[in-house]
Amino acid sequence: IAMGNRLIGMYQRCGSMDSAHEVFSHMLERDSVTWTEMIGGYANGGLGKLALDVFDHLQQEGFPTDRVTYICIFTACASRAALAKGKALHACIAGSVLESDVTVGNAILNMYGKCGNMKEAHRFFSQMLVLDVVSWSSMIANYAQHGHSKDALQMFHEMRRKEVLPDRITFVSVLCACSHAGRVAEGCYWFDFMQKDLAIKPNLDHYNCMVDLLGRAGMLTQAEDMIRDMPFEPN
RNA sequence: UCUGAUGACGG
Repeated sequence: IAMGNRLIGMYQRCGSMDSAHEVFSHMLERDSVTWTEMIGGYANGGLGKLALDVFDHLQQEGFPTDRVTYICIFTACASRAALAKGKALHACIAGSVLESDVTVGNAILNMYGKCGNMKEAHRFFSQMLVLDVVSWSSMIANYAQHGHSKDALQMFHEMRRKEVLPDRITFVSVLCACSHAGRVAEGCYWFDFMQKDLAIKPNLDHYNCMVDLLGRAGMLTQAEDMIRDMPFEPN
């Protein structure tokens, strides 16, 4: 089983979904990892519909699932903005120990956010018992993505109050939110802060956010300087 | 002693 599972993963990473499926179909024994490999491979390969179909089959036949299976199907729902399906699947595990796992919770949170239901995302977020940097970053990113820059920044300030350490991915969303909200000084402050106080080296994405922040605010000279001074080949 | 997993920007 371990060999088959590994082969499936290898073919999927190479983009050979057919070969992965061929290995799967020839396996005499399968475990929850085998099924999750198939679902995860489809979900991450932009084939969310297939991922959900395989999961339906899994459930109908009573085949084994685990924590990772659920993360994968919520990811599939998120990528397809399949809110009704996501809600139904969430209802299946509501109140269970699975739902209270932070990685599953983060996948559910992200599903509601990506489906555009920030009210439900926030409701779920508020009752999560464990929140990590991914939970906060997901909320910030989804608020920013849906044009609620102020909510995104408010979320970030709450994260700071709760003393959860933001990482480089959190800052991409924070800088983006500052850009869309026209908060140039605040964006510059956090760009500086992440380097000096958290020793996070800005990557190309951070610099691009700063160029966007300055350019959007009409500060074209400073935006150009930012492009010239960044330690990366501008893309 | 192995396999699958959750957060990201601009155009």
